[in-house]
Amino acid sequence: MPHKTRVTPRKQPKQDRSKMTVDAILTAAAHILTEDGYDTASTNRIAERAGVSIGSLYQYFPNKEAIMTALRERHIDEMAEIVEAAVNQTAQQPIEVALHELVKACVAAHRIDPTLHQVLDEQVPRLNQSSAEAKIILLLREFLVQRHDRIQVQNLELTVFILERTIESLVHAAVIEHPEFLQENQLEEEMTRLLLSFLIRQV
Amino acid sequence: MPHKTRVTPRKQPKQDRSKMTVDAILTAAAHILTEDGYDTASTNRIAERAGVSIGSLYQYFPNKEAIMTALRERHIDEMAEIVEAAVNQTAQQPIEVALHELVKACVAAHRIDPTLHQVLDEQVPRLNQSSAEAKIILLLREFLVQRHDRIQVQNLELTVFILERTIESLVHAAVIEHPEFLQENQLEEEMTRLLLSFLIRQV
DNA sequence: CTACAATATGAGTTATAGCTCACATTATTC
DNA sequence: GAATAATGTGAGCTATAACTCATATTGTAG
Repeated sequence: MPHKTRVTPRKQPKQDRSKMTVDAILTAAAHILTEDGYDTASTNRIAERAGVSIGSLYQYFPNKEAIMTALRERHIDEMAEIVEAAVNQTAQQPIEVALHELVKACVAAHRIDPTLHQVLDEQVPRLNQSSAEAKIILLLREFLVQRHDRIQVQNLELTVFILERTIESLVHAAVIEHPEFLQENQLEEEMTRLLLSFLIRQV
Repeated sequence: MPHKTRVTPRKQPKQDRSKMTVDAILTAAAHILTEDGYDTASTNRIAERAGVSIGSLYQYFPNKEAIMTALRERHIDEMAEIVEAAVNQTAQQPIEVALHELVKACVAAHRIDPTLHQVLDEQVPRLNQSSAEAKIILLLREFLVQRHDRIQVQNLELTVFILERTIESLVHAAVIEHPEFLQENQLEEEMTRLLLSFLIRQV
């Protein structure tokens, strides 16, 4: 459902010191969320932990929701970088190899900060769309398009949707709730098998 | 992360009128969440919408979180009933048919109240484990065990995990964000194909 | 019909949390 | 070095929201 609260910055940091202030605020927010959960993450506490004044915080973030949105984007951007690197590195490889590397990259991405990831998912309200997630969708579409000769795709958007949702949800749940499935690459192997048997052209 | 706030009822309703009070409170909460989102769902507003006093609300729910937990359980229980009916009705059918019916049942379950489902997922803090979700896991394990002669399973728990996460996340995302994929049973067909090719023994 | 149990009530308390804004400090430009 | 722009400050305001508790009402059992 569309949400109207402004989350774009009140003003953009121009000097190094203000860029560092913004970064300190987001890092402080991440630490508090990770250590004590969303309930304790008041804006006063975030500012104090960042070592800045509450007024500084509100210079760059119009409201608390804007802080959480910026933190979520930063976190997903970091994850997308790992996925993008994997997709680029395996661009010339056959899909069997590339898909396995893709899955492993997603596991690595989720392991950047699994506790923060869990709190962002389970406790922090999600009130607007993420542009960082859209980037991952584009990566996966490119991944499939590069291999259109090997795979059967009738509806590209539907296939991208299935690929992204399946990988994200399995990796997410495994890293956060069932790390035992990740021992000896069990889940990575099964996921690769699941998706290969779905994607590769049946003859 | 373990959470300590009590969410079990302060006391159990015994008479019909108190059971109706509890039901009215949960229904009022669902309506407010669906119409205006979690931010506006104050306990005073929920009580008013339910037509009861704030003191009545706190007789049965120790805190706001307990209301949200009870509502989530009620919602997932309703969904689990549809899935259970489908699993039972197709118990004697081959996996090709049963899996397709299972996927369709999950779509139907998500269509009970998709807006409430979305708000519960995206806005309402999730601070404790759901016993209703565990019920669905048991259903899916039974679904697989009944067909062990047709499918290849090395690690039953891992396969149940993959089945549940894959179905839940794809159906959830489709019903809430991409209903276009559900036209002409596109997604149901693709999901059935994805999971069949993964489950059925390769020879 | 009375006593007791179950249930209901809502004004008021408590406890912050989100955010503002008038003023101070620092960096940059000329 | 002064003027301007950028940045930083924190006491205090505002606005609820979560929850309590002393009292009232209703249902049930004997």
